[in-house]
Amino acid sequence: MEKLPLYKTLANTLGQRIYDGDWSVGTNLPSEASLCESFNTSRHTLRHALQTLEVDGLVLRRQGAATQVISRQKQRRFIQSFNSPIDILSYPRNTYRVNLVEEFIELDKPMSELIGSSVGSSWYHIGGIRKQHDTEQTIAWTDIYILPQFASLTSDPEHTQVMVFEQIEKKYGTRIDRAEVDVSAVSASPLIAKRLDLKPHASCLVITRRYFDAQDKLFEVTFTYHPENKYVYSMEFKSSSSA
Amino acid sequence: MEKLPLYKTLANTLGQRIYDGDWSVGTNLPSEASLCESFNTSRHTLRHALQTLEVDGLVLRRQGAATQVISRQKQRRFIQSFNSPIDILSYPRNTYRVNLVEEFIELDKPMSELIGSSVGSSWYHIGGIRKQHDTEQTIAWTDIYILPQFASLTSDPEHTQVMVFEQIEKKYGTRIDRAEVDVSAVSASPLIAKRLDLKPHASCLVITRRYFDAQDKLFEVTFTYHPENKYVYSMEFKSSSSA
DNA sequence: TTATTTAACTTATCCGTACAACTTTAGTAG
DNA sequence: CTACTAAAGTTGTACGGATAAGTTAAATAA
Repeated sequence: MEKLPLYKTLANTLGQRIYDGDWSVGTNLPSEASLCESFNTSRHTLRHALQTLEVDGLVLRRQGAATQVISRQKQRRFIQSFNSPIDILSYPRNTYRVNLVEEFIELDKPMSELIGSSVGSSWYHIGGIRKQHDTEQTIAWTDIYILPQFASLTSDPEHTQVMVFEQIEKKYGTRIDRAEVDVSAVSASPLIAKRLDLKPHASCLVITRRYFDAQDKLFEVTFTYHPENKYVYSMEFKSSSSA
Repeated sequence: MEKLPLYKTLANTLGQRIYDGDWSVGTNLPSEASLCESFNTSRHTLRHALQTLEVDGLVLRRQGAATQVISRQKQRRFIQSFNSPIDILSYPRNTYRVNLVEEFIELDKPMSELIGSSVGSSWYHIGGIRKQHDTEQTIAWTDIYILPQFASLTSDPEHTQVMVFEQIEKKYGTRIDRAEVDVSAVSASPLIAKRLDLKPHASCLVITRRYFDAQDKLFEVTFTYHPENKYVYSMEFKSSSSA
């Protein structure tokens, strides 16, 4: 058993007493001054302990207001984190896109529900296939919908090599703040089957990605259709408490 | 423009200078003492600033060793977090499992590749359907493989109401530390089609989950087959820097 | 040269004090 | 009773100093 620093011992003690119900969720902890007196410690050390409780999600601290107990125990969290939105897409790096459709559209009822925007709103649609560099195998059909003001980026010769949201961020400054990802399975429609050179009604993995900016405004939606057995969407989750 | 606290201003200044290359990645920052002198500030304030840089992932601090620059700029991270592994599964809460198969098995070659364990190893297999409480609709077929020593938990009457890994954690103390999740689409095999009452070769969403304990030992694998249009796997990712 | 020990250096912990900023409560005026 | 004001209480920031614990590099011994 190793010797713990005072502030950690203090944090453990306080955490245990919260768990034991000495201070129940929703109530306030005693003031820092009185806690210092109770534990006969300096305010600095006590605050270090409180900070620990705060990052563990046990208490909420606000200047001027009493420290509030917001959880009885440290939550076990499983996090999946990415260094960049590229990893959200998790495309193999050795792939490229070939655009086959480019058009401005106005959303009708079914498309508005699919995209998640209002009927009549304008979008720029880019449709194309994604191929592997080495084998030339087609791994996906992709429909990309972006706001019309971003349409000009397709004139960039590098356009098909780089992710669209990367180009938007680079050229227009709009950054992804939030992304919704839906995954489901469907039978290929005749159109998709033809584009991917599949038998009718073959199974497809469909990944829908909706990207929102800092103002929570939807600015890009992509639909990706992967033929069965050609693509697996993999994720890893780690317990954040494994320290 | 609001006035920032000194320690934040200091953190910004240091962060900017790291970005500018005054101290390149891999090199060490000057000692706290000399930085205090440079910026004419107290050590306490400087350490608060360094702590900020640390949580931003710019520097690495170790007691006794110099503070090392490990990144030129604050990384943008996208985080998907869960409060419990239940959310990883993201099953609707109003569903329950009906076990139809229970058996001990030894892995042959194809099964060992599917599960991700060695040929000949023993597992306990639970197969069943998942139904909705209200509509009685079948939403999935699930194959669960657990280590044989956990097999006795099926005797628990609550068994079908609670997630298997929750029961393992409760009864045996083995906790999930890491989980791998794979998502793909397949055509239903005749067996799966029969079990889910589907037409042959209907599309299915297959979710494979592999659970590892703190020793990184695989202890549970589940395969879930969802009929098309009956289930969507949804995720949300947030930029962690949106503060 | 190689391994060990020592010394110098650096960060971590812990104490104390004072003031600023914010929240909440009690009091007051209308 | 309501709206505003003032006071009390609480947390945040910033200063200073001292000792402990860990790392690194130099000095020493084999």
